[in-house]
Amino acid sequence: MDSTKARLVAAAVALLDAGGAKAVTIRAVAERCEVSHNTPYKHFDGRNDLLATVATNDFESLRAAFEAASFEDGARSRSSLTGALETLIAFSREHEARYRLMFSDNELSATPALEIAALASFQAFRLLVSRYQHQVGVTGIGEVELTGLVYATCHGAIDLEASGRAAGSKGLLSVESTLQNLFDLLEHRPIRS
Amino acid sequence: MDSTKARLVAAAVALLDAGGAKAVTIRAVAERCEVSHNTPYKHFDGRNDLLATVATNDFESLRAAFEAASFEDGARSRSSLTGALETLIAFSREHEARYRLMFSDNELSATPALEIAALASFQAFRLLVSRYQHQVGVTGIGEVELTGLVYATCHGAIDLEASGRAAGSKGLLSVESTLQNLFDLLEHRPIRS
DNA sequence: ACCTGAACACCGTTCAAGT
DNA sequence: ACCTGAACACCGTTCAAGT
Repeated sequence: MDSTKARLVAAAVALLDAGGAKAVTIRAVAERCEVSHNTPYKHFDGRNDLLATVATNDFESLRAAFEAASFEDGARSRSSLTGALETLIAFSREHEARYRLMFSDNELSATPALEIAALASFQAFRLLVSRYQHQVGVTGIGEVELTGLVYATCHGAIDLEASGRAAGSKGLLSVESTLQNLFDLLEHRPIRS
Repeated sequence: MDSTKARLVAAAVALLDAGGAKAVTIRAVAERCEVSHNTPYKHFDGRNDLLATVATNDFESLRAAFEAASFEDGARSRSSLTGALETLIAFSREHEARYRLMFSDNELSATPALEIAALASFQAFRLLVSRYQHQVGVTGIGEVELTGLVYATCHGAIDLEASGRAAGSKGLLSVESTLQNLFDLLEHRPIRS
């Protein structure tokens, strides 16, 4: 273990966290692993494939977090859902470049493994939404529609915050506040002002 | 007119539309304008400044579209708002790279002109939401909160669709459907399933 | 199998020099 | 003012060659 391939992925992750996607050059990854600048090509199809591998791993971790939330006390499905969303929000803030790689990078080649991991994490999320919907009693909207709405709102709020376009001057609220407003709305309760 | 500077911006726009952000190299922009590869540096601080200028222009166009929608019949503020959103959605589909530059590119240096243009377009959007809220009678949520919620949901739905992560296999709906669900929810009407 | 070193065709950016 | 050509320090990627 600690194979060269795994060490290359770890180096890419470290560079992503430290300096963003632009810091992940094949040469920097190789240097960090103390191999020649050509070695990564023996393990990956190229820079894009390396980044896709990072995103795949992160989707698998996300799925695990979502599934762990599903195993929590079924009578508290709202907190299971909001807890899972908080995990995602925290990840987006602490690992911004990796979050963008997962959810916002259309240049990233869609490898089969990435597609599978992304779909699996989405299905785990959908299960959380479904349990929340049934337990809290959100009516008048289908499960698919509700999942899409929560998913889009959460991602949009995260992305706008990350891109700095949700600054105080615009009066935009935190991701948590926006999601809170959505849930209050769904549960037909007065929305906090 | 048709100054070198304006022609450089037009070339960058054409390259963005044709091949995405990665196609916008200083050298390609210069070649398209039939100037040396160094000339752009006499008009812009660098590649980032050129892209920021494109985004600034697009924010100004967006503001104009939002303001035009505000001047429509006040008795039809919901259609004014949804019409403005449709303009934005259409822009995001036809000029994906430019949309990402405006709303999702945190690498883009925030020039003062870009900040001002982005804020102005947001304020025009907020006015549309405000009129919609008062005319339709959305209660229990503040204007700022409602604007943030609509803004985040719209952007999130657009970005997920653009990144290809909202494919049919996930069962996610179109941007229009997601927004429709949100508006139905806001107006306390049964949501279409 | 895995790694190396040289090489190719690009980049963004800088600079001395021209008109 | 505006433009040019050469140059520098990077990239991703390929390839022949080594162990």
